[in-house]
Amino acid sequence: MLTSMNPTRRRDRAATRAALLDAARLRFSRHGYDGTGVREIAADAGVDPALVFRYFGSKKELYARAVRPEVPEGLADDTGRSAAELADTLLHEVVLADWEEYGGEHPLLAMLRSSGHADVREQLRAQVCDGYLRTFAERLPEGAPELRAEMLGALLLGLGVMRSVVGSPALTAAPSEETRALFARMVAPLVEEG
Amino acid sequence: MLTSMNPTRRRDRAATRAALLDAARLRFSRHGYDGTGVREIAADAGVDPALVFRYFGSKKELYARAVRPEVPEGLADDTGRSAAELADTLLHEVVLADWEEYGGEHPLLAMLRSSGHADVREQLRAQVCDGYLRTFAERLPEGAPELRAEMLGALLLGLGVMRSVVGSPALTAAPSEETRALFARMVAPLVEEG
DNA sequence: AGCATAAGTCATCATCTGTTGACTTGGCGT
DNA sequence: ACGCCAAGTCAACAGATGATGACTTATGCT
Repeated sequence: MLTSMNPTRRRDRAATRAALLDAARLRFSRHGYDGTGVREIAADAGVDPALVFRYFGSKKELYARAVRPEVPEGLADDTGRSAAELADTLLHEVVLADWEEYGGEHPLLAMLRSSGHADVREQLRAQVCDGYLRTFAERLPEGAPELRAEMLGALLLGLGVMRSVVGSPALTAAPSEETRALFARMVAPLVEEG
Repeated sequence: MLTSMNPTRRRDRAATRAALLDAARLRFSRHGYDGTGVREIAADAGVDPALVFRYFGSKKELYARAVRPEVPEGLADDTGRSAAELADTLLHEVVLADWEEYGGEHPLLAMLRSSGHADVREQLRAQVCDGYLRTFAERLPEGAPELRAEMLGALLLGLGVMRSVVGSPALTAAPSEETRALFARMVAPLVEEG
């Protein structure tokens, strides 16, 4: 029997680290890197601020560990699907999904708030281009596949921004069938020949 | 004869204010509100930091005066043009134009870096929805014009983000004819009936 | 020339920032 | 029961932050 897995868990390294990471992820996402203080994160996690440096060394390192946009693995190897199907998957992944750990928006969108820092911009570029768009570009017919892939990326990112940052009424209220249909018709020119 | 309109102009209220505004606009755009210090702005303007508060009262007020996204007046009254033509104009305005005063990107994109603040988000929403997209929505056929307009907004914002923040290679390098053509084909489903 | 006033300077404030190191406390193995 | 080591606490640091007010200096008018 475990000695004490009690309600007020005390002195649990892993749990404390996790609480810190969760709180950091949320605050960094909502308020950006510069708008977030170490003491605020620690307070949210119910933990002493000094532990941030005990466990992560610096605020910067904590940011790097907390907000890590992970490219879904379902993309790279799933060779059976067409470019159009893939775009629809990405629409759900990037725009429609909730991502509550990141304050309700996709990590890549949250990172825009910290894009004053070159590190963050570089990570953004790598994730978007090498992560998400590469596999899409490979399924495209000849004729500037990179440009087409990047325009899909633009549409996805833009929809996310409109929904979670700008808060435009129609897109925020109705992320339903009509949006999906219009999206599909806009993507169509990208996957066609020509 | 004006007493002294000399090379090293000194003690010129209007010029100092303007220098401060210019420097603030650039730094706020590049590094966001929280990433920018009053002393840095003043240093860029070659001016004492205390003058920021003399002339603007607070950092917040300076931000408000410096970065004010202005909806181009050419949009509202220009009734002769089709929705498609209007979209093309917006492409140039928002995505392709240089906006060197704002660090090379459209003010609305620069504001994303400060979107952790509710004031900024609200200004973004107002500018995008009430400013840019309204006149576009009015030129649309029936059938959810707001949603269609917002999807155009998404594409525009997304293209801007891809170019100036993410820095995706194809879009950054070649903002030329091919981009314009693909854009037009993506916008087509938005302006059509059905 | 001299004066009044606006424009610019300076030192300084209180607070907040990330970060550190020395201290205390709790839990586990013996 | 005891002692060890990891986990957590605390006070304090140096520097940056936004902001203030008293001071100085230039400029334009008479």
